[in-house]
Amino acid sequence: MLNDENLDLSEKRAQFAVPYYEISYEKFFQFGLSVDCVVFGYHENKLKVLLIRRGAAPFKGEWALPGDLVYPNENIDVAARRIVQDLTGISKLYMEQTKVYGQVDRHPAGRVITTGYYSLIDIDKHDPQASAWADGVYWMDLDDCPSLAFDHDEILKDAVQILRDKVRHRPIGFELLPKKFALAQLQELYEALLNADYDKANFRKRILSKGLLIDLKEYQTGVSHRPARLYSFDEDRYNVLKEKGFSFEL
Amino acid sequence: MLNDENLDLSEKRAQFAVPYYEISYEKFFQFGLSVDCVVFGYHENKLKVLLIRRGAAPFKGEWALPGDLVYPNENIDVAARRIVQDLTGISKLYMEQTKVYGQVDRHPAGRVITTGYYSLIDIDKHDPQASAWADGVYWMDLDDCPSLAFDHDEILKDAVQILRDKVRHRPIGFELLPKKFALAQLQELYEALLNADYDKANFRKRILSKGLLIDLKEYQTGVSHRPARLYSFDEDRYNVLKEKGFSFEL
DNA sequence: CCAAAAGTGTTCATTCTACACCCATGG
DNA sequence: CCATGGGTGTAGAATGAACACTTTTGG
Repeated sequence: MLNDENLDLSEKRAQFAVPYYEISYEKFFQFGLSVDCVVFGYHENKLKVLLIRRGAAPFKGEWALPGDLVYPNENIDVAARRIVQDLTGISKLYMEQTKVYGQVDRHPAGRVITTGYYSLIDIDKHDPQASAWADGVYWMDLDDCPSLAFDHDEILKDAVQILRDKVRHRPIGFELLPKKFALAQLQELYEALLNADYDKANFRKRILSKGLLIDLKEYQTGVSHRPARLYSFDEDRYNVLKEKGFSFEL
Repeated sequence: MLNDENLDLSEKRAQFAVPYYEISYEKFFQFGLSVDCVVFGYHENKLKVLLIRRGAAPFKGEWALPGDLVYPNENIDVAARRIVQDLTGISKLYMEQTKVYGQVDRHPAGRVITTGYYSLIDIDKHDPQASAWADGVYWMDLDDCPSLAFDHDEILKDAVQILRDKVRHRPIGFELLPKKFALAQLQELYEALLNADYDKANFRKRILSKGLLIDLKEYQTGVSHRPARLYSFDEDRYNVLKEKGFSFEL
C-alpha cells in the first residue's frame, strides 16, 4: 500500500537526533487543502442546491459544487464561509462540516484533500452571483441534479444524507424558511426534506408541544381562505433547553 | 483575514493563460495532513479510551491520542486503520470520521490539518502495543483522562459527543461487546455510554422488539445465579432493514 | 434454604394515529 | 354560498414507565 520510496517517519526520526518539528519534512507538507460547500435552499416545495459552472480547469465548463483551495494562513471554517459569501452575499449562516475526502487520486492537480460543508439558507434572501472561479451559479432541484465534477457527486450525496439525519434530531430546518412562517409551510418543508407525509393535526401538535415556536399573533394577508397564523423560531429558548440536554426529535 | 502577500487564485489565473492545474501552486501545496484516532473500549462497566505517551517531539512525553501524518500516496482512511492496527493489532474494526481540525496554529511544525476518527473495539480482543511513535499505550477511563497534547482534548470531547449521539440512533454499541453477550451486559453498556439508568424489563422488551438479536440458545456457565441467555447481534438482518429505511433509535 | 441475578406479566399513564369536523377568507 | 386551506377535538391503538413477581443457579 505504501510506497517504499516515500519516507518512513519513524526511520527518519531515528536518523536525525533532533526534534522532528525542526526537520523539514517536505514530503509530508505537500498536500493541498480545499473546501466544497453544499448550499441547500427550499423553494416552492422543492429542496434545492446551489451549483456552479466551473470557470477554470480542471473540469472547466462542468457542473460542480462551489469550493476553493484554502489559503495556507486561513482557517478552514473561514474559508467555507468565504466561499458561500462570495456566491450568495450572505455572511451569517448555518454551516456544518460533513466529511473529509482524502482519496489519493481525487484531484488532477495533485494531492488535494477537501472538506465538505453544508449550509442552509432562506432562498428568498439571497441573490446568487458568479465569482472569480465560476461562470455562473444556479439553484438546482435536488432530484434533478446533473453529474458533477471531481468526486462532488459523492460529496453531495453524503451531505443530503447527513442533512436528512440531522434534521430529524435538531431544529435546523428553520434555517430554510423566512423568519416568519406558517405551520403549513414548516410541514411542507419537512415533508420535502424527509420525503414523508404527515397528518396536519398531528404535525401541529407535535411541533407546538416542543415550545420552540413564538406565536407572532400575525396572519397571512391576501389569501382566499382563512389566513394562517405566523410563527418564528425561538432560538434563545432552544439554546437554553439544549444546555439542559434537550433533544428535538422530529 | 487573508494575507495579501499570499496569492490570490483568480489573479494568478488571469496572469497565466494556461490551465490552472499546470501551474505549480507551491504555496497552496504546503499543508500537512494527519489523522488522530479516538479508540473506545468498554471494560467493567467503564467506558475507556486508548491514549499514548508521545515518544517524539513535539509534546514528547505528554499524553495524546494516537495519530500520525498521512503519507502523500496514502488514502486517509487507510492511514486511520494503519494507526489503530499498529497499536491494537486489530485490522477489521468499526471506524468513522468525526471532524476536521484546521486551525492555522494547531500544530507547531507547520500547517497540519487533522481528521478525527473514532473506533469501537471489544477490549478483550486486543493487546495494546507501543509503536514507533509512542512510548506506551494505555486504556484510560473516560471520566479520568489527563489533559492531552495539541488540540486533542477538543478532538476527544467531540468524539465522545458524536459517539453518544450516534449510539442512540444506530446499533454501533455492539462493537464494544464480545460476539456473545447477555442482555444485562448490553444494558450496562448503554447505561455507561449514555450515563442513564434503565428498567431491566423495559430495556429488554425494547431491545428484543427490534428483532436484531439472535438468540443463541446458549447460557452463561459457572455463575452462582440463574445463568443468562446469550445473544449475538444480527448484522445481516440489520443491513436488510437499513436498506428499507429502518432506524434503530435507542 | 438463601442470595443473587435472570427473566416475565400487569397496570396505568402517556403519546401517537386517524379522521371528522369547524373556521375565516376571497370570489 | 362555495371553494380552499387553516385550525381543533376525540376515540382507540400503541407505546412506555413502574413495579411486583417467578425462575434458576451455586453455595
